[in-house]
Amino acid sequence: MSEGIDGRYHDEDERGFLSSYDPHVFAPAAVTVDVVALTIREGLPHVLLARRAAHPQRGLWALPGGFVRAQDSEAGPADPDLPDAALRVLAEKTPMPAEIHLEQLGTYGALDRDPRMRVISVAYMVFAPDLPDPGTGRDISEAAWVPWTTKEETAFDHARVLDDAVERARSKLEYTSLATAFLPPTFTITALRGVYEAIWGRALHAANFHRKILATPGFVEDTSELADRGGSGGGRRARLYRAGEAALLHPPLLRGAQ
Amino acid sequence: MSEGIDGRYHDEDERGFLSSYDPHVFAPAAVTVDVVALTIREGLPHVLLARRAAHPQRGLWALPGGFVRAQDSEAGPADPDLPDAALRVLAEKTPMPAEIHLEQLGTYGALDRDPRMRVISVAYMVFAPDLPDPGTGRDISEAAWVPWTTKEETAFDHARVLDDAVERARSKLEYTSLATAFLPPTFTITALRGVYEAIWGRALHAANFHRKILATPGFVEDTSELADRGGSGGGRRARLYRAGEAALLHPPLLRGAQ
DNA sequence: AGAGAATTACTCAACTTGAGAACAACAAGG
DNA sequence: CCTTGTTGTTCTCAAGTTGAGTAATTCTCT
Repeated sequence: MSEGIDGRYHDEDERGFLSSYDPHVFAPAAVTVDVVALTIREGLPHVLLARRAAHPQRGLWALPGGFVRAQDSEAGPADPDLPDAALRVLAEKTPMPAEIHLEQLGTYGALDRDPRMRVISVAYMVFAPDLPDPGTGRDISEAAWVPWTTKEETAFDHARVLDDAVERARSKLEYTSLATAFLPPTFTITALRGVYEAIWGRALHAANFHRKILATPGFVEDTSELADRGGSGGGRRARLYRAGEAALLHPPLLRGAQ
Repeated sequence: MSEGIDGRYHDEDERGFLSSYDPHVFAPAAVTVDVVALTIREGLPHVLLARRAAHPQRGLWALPGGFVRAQDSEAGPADPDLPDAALRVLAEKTPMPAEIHLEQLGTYGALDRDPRMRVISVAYMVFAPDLPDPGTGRDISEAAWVPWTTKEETAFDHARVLDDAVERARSKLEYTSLATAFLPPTFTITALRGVYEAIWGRALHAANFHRKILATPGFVEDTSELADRGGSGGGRRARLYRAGEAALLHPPLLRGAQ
């Protein structure tokens, strides 16, 4: 109605947002970030999980997570943005290299997903090369890379978040150059194929994969170097490549195909 | 800390923990939902925007949005889940058909995105067929379908949210059957092509598009009926189809191609 | 009725894909 | 050092898909 234009204030949902607004009274929901960090070990996808040290659901596996620091407090300075919060809670579980691929997965906010209170959880995904096991030092609660089939004993709705993450990863491998995020700076085509086979869960035709990767502009760049050794049981030394400029693959690699 | 590992579950401890938990201590941020509702009018993508009736940024276009109702209050019952909140704030701006396509776009939480306080905003997308203009009745502030090129006068970071929505829509048309969500229950292949041309912003080869759609299993189903009339300036009456079962397209329609 | 237009079918060369064979370069064991 | 097995890479070819254009069909409009 026309009153809206001239500025008279009628929107119930926005009443309260005046300068005297007290967030604690009108914002009875907590915001957390949870991180699904994926890597590939021995040909199988693994996810970083931590044992819950506190109630509720103490002792169950859970995604690394924590409250978003909305403002400076005793706990530490405010998180400038949500990705900062995700990297912070991840670093609390295990050291991470400086350059990692981080992207938002989705936000989960069902009323009953946490028994304590309304918790809105922003889930992030991290794609990492194979990393050492997390230490279990003083400030680090027990955490480990576990195969992502381990879903029976996860806390809250983290099994569903994991499922969503798996499907997202499977899908993004098709039309983005994401697979290189699972590998060290230089890698062989066979290692790249290993990423696809691990995430998609099936074998690919080595020769056709090789042809297709090299035919996709910007996916990989030749380093004109060779791997130090051939395969485990003998074999030719493979050529080393690094990730190319392209973020999107044209044409894509299709999961339904060989 | 190590008590967590054995997985024992201390019921009494947990009960005491829950009752002593004060949500307000951990909730110094507000959670909102914003909805990017897209439709196609006269061959151009349009988005539902509302004039901001209040400061800050009064008078600017903004996405329909509002606070997530974390618990029952004077304003109304709690939103059971985030999609419920999105549908609620959308319905406050314009009536919507019962079946609409709703999906989460992403969550925006930069410290400075709202001048008042920390606001975490979960953005949703809605893909709708061409709908009448929003009424401007008592409970409805001024809202309108505007071409999505209208970005110069949007509030907060809504221009960025809109950009993300556009890119998401462009991308999802390639490998999902999303385009049918912009159309009424039955439609012609030409109308479907119109969706692609509007969102991708370029003409497609009509004959090849026709061949490709019919060759993609599950995309459309033949109704064995014909459209009432031919094209505007004459032309054969087109066959009517309805959306098929498939959500994912194999093979996809590629944007780079004709 | 005739012109023009939208829909659908058809044609064909160029390209891509799936499957396998063949070739090249290495490790390990006699 | 020479053979054997293994891995990486290139090649071949039939089958399928795509891009571009042409043509047939059936409608509207004048």
